[in-house]
Amino acid sequence: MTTTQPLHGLDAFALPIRQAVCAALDVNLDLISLERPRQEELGEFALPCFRFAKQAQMSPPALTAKLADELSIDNVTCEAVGPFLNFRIGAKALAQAIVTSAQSSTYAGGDEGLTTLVEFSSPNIAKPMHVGHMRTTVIGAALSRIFSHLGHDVKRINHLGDWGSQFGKLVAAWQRWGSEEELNATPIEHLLELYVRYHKEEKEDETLAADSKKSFQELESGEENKTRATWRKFTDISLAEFNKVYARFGIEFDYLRGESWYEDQLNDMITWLDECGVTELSDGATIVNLEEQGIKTPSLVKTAHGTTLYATRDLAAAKSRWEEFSFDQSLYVVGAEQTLHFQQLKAVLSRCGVEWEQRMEHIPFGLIRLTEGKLSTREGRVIALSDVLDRSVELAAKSIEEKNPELPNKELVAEQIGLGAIVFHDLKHQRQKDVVFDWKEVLSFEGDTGPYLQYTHARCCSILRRADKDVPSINDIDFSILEGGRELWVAIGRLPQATREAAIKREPMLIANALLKIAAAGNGFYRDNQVLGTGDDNLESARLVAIDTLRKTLALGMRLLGVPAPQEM
RNA sequence: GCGCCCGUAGCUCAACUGGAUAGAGCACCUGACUACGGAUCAGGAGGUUGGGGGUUCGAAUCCUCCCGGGCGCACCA
Repeated sequence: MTTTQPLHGLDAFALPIRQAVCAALDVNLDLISLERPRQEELGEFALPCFRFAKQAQMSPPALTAKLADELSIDNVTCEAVGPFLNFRIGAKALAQAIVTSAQSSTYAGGDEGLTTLVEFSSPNIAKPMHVGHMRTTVIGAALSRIFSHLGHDVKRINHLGDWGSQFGKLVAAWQRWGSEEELNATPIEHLLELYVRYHKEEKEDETLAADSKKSFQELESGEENKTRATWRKFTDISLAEFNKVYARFGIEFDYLRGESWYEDQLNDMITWLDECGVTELSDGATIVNLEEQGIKTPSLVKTAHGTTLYATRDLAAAKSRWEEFSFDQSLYVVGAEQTLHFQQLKAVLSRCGVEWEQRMEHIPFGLIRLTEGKLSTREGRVIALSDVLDRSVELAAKSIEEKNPELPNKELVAEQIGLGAIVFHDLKHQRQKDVVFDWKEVLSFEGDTGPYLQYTHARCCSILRRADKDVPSINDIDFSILEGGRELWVAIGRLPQATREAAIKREPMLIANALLKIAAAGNGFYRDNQVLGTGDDNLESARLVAIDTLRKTLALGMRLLGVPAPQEM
């Protein structure tokens, strides 16, 4: 993936350094990858020289000493420390380059121009969204924004779970025990209650299983019958509930397409699989054997009684998306427990000989567990997502009453802080790892949290608000005044790389970490550098620009993650 | 049983994917001119990176074997 984008932040210094080393050593530029020194005091970049030393048949320290002596790079000094070569950027050049770069609205962005599909959230109709849906929703939305900032044409797809035999159960349950009254009062709760009851009684009463199977067959028949009308009603009710949650998270989808959207492509899918010659019958069911692909479990595409399955619908969806979008990458932000499913999906397509299967990628994440055990809708071990949001917002409101009771727009800000805390908490962990849901930790507003970033941002806004003048142009300030802010400039300067890596590794946490560093450095900066009331106009001008740069960078990063940035809190 | 993921300070997590003395936050101690906002800042204490073996200049990271936890493994999604 090559880009022609201008170099942002510290990248503007990294390239000349690498080129200089490249010229001195006569090795491929790609082999020279700069690292971060162990300690900040050592400089901004480090290059371990073990490999190059071997090649040059010198001892590492001898080589670094020689290089340190020979290299001459504008605004960069170079020091040999044993086998490491450390580079330090001149204070004024650093401040000037980073501030100028970070003032741009396209900071840390790009023009990669790829078409990227992101499927995420995908809750099941007729069930409440619980904390288990939070990760896919929050991670998927963040990845979408990150790719978008890097210049991708992003298609956000909500693959609603609105099809399948479970809806046979639900409709059958509704026909037996449904209450119009309760449905109006507490729609999702009532539907869930029906589903759970059916699931339970099905084990004892065989007629129930037959009924639900029949209902699903009616649903899949394609006819406009009563079953379908009921299903549609449930879908509409559920969507209205989901949209409330998405609105709070500030998330919009480009395509709200449930599994049912691919309904009329399912038969074609089976036909296509037949034509590709990959299907076979096994115990009456239609399967695709994947043993040659190293997967022991075959993919089941049609049951013995003729209905389709999850795999059938995902295959149809994948093919349909390829035909519609010709995507460069198609990402599925779905829990790690479905790893096998996506391996099968890709393996089936691979057996069919399609090249684009390689552009599909499962982005797994660890599941959320409760201290009491796994989340389970059926067993009643759930925490509704809206409950988590409400409690967080409530706590934020309480905090505002204690700290800043005069704050205007208290409700709105409480919502922003409450949501920000939850979103950031989710995104600051590595995707893959399971997280144990702990109220105390999720609702924490101190330390490395969303509110910490929000607080830092608000304080910047506060300083800018209190200033007598607008933020000066970067052309009118003396950058030598900002030389003391090295830590801050370095932290801000690393955001572009963090963003790029977040995209490559599909790991928003890297941005979360970079933001925490920026906020920490920012707090140090305005502690040590009085902005207002010094009586020195040049000083004030330069520092106002510094604060404004900090504010903008935080706002940018928070926007990418989906953490709101109120001006006051 | 087979496959995938995980194991780092009391707790929750980092460590630039093989680099320098393993870093943060919470909790616990000590401090911060009536504060450009204390949701903050400065400092202290806290580690045999689950265990053994191997690979090499160098391992939390790679290989291997154990131990512990999680998730999957054909008519659910």
